[in-house]
Amino acid sequence: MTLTDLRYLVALARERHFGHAAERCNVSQPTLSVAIKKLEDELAVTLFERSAADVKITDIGARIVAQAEKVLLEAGQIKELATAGRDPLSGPLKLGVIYTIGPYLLPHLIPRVHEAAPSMPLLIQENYTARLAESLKRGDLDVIVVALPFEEPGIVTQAVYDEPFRVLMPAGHAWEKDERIAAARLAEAPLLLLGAGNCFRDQVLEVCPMCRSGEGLQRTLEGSSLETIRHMVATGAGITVLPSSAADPLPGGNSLLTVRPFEAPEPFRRIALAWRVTYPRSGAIDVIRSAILGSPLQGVRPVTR
Amino acid sequence: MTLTDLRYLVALARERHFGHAAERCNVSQPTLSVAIKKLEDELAVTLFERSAADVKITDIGARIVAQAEKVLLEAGQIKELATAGRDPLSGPLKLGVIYTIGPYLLPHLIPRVHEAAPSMPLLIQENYTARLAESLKRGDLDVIVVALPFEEPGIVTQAVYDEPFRVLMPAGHAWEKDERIAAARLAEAPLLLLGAGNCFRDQVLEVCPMCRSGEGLQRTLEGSSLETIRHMVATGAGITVLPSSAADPLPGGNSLLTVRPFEAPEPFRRIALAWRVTYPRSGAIDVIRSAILGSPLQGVRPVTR
DNA sequence: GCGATGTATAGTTAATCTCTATCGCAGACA
DNA sequence: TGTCTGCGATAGAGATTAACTATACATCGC
Repeated sequence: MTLTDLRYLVALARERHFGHAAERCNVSQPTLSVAIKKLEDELAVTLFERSAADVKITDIGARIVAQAEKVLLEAGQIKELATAGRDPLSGPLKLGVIYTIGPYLLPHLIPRVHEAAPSMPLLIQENYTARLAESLKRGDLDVIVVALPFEEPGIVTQAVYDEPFRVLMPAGHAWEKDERIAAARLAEAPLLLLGAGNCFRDQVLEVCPMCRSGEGLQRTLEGSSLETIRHMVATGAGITVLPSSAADPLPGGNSLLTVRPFEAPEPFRRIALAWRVTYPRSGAIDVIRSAILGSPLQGVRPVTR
Repeated sequence: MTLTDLRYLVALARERHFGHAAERCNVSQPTLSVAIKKLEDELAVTLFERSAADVKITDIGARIVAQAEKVLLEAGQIKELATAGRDPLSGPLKLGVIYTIGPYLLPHLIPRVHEAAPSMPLLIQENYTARLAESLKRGDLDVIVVALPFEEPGIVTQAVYDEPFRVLMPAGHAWEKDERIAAARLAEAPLLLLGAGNCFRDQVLEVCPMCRSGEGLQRTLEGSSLETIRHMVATGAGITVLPSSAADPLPGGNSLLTVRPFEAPEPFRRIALAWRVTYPRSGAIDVIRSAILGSPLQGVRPVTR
């Protein structure tokens, strides 16, 4: 029993004539004859009474034809589903973003994605890189926004933008007089850092290797966020390093804080999209990338690959 | 897209492993691989993300698999319907009976059929032979009970029983003294006859050709029935001829009427079943035949063919 | 009976399905 | 870093099935 057989069956039930039904199915009359006979043999019931005068459907035949129509209808739905699902911009996209990007990127990203792909709702999760990577590999996420380096088997990445780091200090801080700050000086100040697991913490420590070892002045704030740290800096608890997208939007709006760039070579992080090599909705990824690049993130430089 | 493809699809969605899914489907892994690929090409969507680690179903894939399961379920119903419909004794049987048999046969027939085939309800129609024949050929009836001769293209008949004719007269009638009545004498009496269209009318007239021609004493009662005529005979309106099944049950119960057989050669009618050559439920017909022969019809002789 | 109509069958060709064998890729492990 | 292993994809051969054309067969109407 194949779907083709069922189509023949339904056609014959409608036409009550092998020749006409065959024509409607674009096959020859013997083809249809044989198919119906095969079906009857397989089901071990007589579906039609054939006579010279006409073709009559049996009671059981009528019931089976009705069921066959249902099957064909449901089968047709598969094609409809496929057509609807063919558009990579239709259907929800599961997006993951690291904690140190989300709050600054998402407010810009979301309306842009919604405009570019109205029928692609975003299901967003913020988390640490490691957690995002896990979810991505498991299939719980489709695309993630992370900082490079990011190497995972089966995962491809595409750099989107570079983002310079800034020094954030309370207004009136001694360094305020300097246009730019040398990275090495971070070791001299009470540096507020995110907790372990945040890749940004590691990147900051990489900028200032002195800070890492021994008993520096830095304080690690577990369970904190860049925003919390920023508030703490404003109260004079210390200084910190922020990515430009988190640091730059505020001056003019916050008289308690001062932002300074680093001396060259300016430290920065490279933000990238990552997805499974096998992920088929590349169009959706393109939309995300464009939306990110279209977002007014302070100080970032697009990476043209 | 075939039902087999859908089975492969569903198996793979369950197993998430081409090899295992193939095994479950009793095919080789390449067979399943190719089938899935073919489906994906045909639907122009990616149903699964394959990687070395595992097989992930895409969102659209999951929706299509759900639909495929629905299709397979409905397709399975076809087999169930066929199995249920395979029994010729299941499902209603449309039975036609001529007017001059119905009232005497059906009260016996129905309980017997119900006993022999409890899940075969009878849909019964009483009518003239011509009308029954028409319905039978159209498919509105499955089997009819008629008197022979009955020749119709595409229709086969099977004689069931012979039924002798009786003369019915009012009690105290002059012929009451005779043990048997000669057919020719019918022309001498006021003979009450059914209206045109009743085959029994013609059969009676055949018994007594004298009655047919000219201005006899017979009276045709259009729109009447054997029962009506019997009542009329009881009131002395005339005599009549009845089939034995209609005439014999009453003596002892009706002191107003007298029944006499004919002289040899005793006239009779041959009752038969008729159905379309193509009608597939021969088992149902056998049940009807047996039920008729098992019915206590007065004076009838089974026809063993 | 004979022709017309309509379905079934025969025989052939073509498509398709399925198989075995093998490739190629990616992750795991030493 | 090289090798091993598991797994899906691919290639080519063989078998099955589906379709066609031609024709046989059955039935009914004339």
